[in-house]
Amino acid sequence: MPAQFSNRRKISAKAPPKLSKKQSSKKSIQLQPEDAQIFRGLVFYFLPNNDIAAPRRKRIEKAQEYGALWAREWSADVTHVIVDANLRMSDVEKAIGSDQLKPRHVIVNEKYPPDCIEYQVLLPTHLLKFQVFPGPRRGPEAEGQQPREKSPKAPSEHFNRSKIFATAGAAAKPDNEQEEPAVVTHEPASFAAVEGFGPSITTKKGENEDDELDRIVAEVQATADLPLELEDDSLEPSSSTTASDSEDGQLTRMQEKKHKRSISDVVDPQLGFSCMRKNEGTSKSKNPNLRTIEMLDKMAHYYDRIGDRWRTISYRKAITALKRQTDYIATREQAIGIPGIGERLASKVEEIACTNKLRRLESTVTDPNDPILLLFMGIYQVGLPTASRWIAQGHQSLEDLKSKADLTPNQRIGLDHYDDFLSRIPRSEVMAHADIVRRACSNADAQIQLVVGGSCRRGSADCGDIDLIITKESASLEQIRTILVDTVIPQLFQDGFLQVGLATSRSRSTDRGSKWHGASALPGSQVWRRIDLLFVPWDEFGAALIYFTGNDIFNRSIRLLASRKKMRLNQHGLYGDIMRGEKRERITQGRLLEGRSEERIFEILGLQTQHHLPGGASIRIMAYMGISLESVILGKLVAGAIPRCIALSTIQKRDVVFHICEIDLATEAATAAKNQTTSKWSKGTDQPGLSPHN
DNA sequence: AGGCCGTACTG
DNA sequence: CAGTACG
DNA sequence: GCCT
Repeated sequence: MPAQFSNRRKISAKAPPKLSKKQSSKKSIQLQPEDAQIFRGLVFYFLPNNDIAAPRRKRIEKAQEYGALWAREWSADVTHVIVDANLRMSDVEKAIGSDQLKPRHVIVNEKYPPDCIEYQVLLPTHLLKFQVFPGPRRGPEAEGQQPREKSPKAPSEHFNRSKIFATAGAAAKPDNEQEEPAVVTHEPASFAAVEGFGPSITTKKGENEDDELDRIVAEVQATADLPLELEDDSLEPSSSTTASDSEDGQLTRMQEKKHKRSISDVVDPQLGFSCMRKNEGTSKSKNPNLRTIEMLDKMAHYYDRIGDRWRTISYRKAITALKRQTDYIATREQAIGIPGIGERLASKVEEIACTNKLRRLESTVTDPNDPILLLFMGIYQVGLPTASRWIAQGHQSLEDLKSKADLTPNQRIGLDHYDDFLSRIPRSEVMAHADIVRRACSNADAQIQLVVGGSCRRGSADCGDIDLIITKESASLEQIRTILVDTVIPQLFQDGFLQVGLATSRSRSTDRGSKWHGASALPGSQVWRRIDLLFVPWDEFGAALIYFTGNDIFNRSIRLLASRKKMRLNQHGLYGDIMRGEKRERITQGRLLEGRSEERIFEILGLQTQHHLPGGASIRIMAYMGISLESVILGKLVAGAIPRCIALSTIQKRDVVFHICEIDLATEAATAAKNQTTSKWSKGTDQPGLSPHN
């Protein structure tokens, strides 16, 4: 301490005495309490290094209040160079001299001190938001110098939306990259072939987007075992091979990606650039925003358990959006460009990125009943009202509930298997359950088809439950249900596979039952898994696939989109000619437009087109979301992203369907509401299916 | 200011 | 009907 | 919470 102090004095002494005096007398800096002096021991050199301009003077004073020392002249003691926003690295070098600038000097922009003060902590200096940009002028030109994934986002404010996907390609293939696998060819011409990609692709094409899309498309081609998947989607029966298969593939590709990325991550000290993403994990590459996502997820759970439905949804939307980002989102500006993230969430994202904490979250844990509420709501068939009621009745633990509370039969089962039902199911086990059911189905009727849905179909490595779609060509619901309920399910019980039925449409309308929820366990396992069967008439297969593939956020979005287009989408089909009243309440049932073809439904909604790639391959693009980017990359799926629109693709690789969705469905919905008759959409389609009133 | 998916099962 | 659930 |  004393040493540092003398250090300061020394610097002061170096400064012209007058100024020194001036500083102490005239300014009379009001030092903050010691423990608030986050800058203590630091020596700031501002650029320009004067306090003539009022804003800068303000910043300097503020920094001093928090313990920083202002070096009036350049000195060896300077620790931080605080650069005005309008200056570039070239200006810094000019002003200070390249020979004087040492790697130990921290060069940050003017936002650094106030941000540190706000969060009351010394923030990491390498964050993007604090960077001083290279090059004489703002703009994309600066790009030539930098690995491409850094530069485009740095200078511009509105880079984000369109880049979401592109970054996947960019990360995989930086410009200065030579060790790209030979298979991936950069083929500029390819883009033309997918022109129809998204509706508005031509509208607002940023300067970089062409090549980014090129890159992506090139990768698709290159990685393409594409042709084989194009045949028929979804009814892919054999899932047996896959689990480990796909994971291996994923691993491999991720390693490649990581390796490449490390090249572009190299810090260029001279330019004060360091890549923000220290995706070090070496083991598995995770979403760079994982930490942020975790925190927001906790917030979502918090709002869920206090019954704030809409906030919960907003947080979950934001999480879904963040999961698709390949870049670390560290700043408000970055975050706010993402659909579904507004000002308030953007601030939280930034706070998490900077401080690794969320103050709002910490302030939520105060209610003593909160952990209990959380505990109770973890029980299958227990929501907020029931959990609250139990707490009000004085129950404090699961044991209390078991012995004293009034439980429905299903709730008791949920209680007895509390841990089972909350634990994640490895993908391989999901497949194992599916295989057992599939086999039983085949024994009953060889023509039955079974598709694994849910997060598994979206490519997740583990799932919360097992979702199985069961159908049969040309069959009605009654036929399928009969086979299952009368034959397959009893057999599976007898086999000891099924453990219990939870929601089986038994008591009510014996008629229209379409789902069977229950629990199953693999032979030799004590762990019960939640398993959901969906009985689907052949004519509704496509709609059911969309529904059961999800995720829920996506389903709500696409259904909202449909409603804006005077249509209605549910698990049975897509209907047109819907009339709605006051609050969008439905007045007419509408007429069925499509139910059997998943693809056709997307098409009618304007969310899907077919694209022909150079070389004769083609890919189908569908709108889905909730797919992890890793899945996408390993699945060789790709999409181009366009502002306010999406394009997305699904391709069935092995038995996994990979989907991507970059469309901002909400925005599309709004647009749709305006020009319902315009078919700006179906650029790549001949049958827009748009006009709801044919 | 006001909407924010559409449905199935249980009691 | 409310509650819970499904994606 | 976000969006119109």
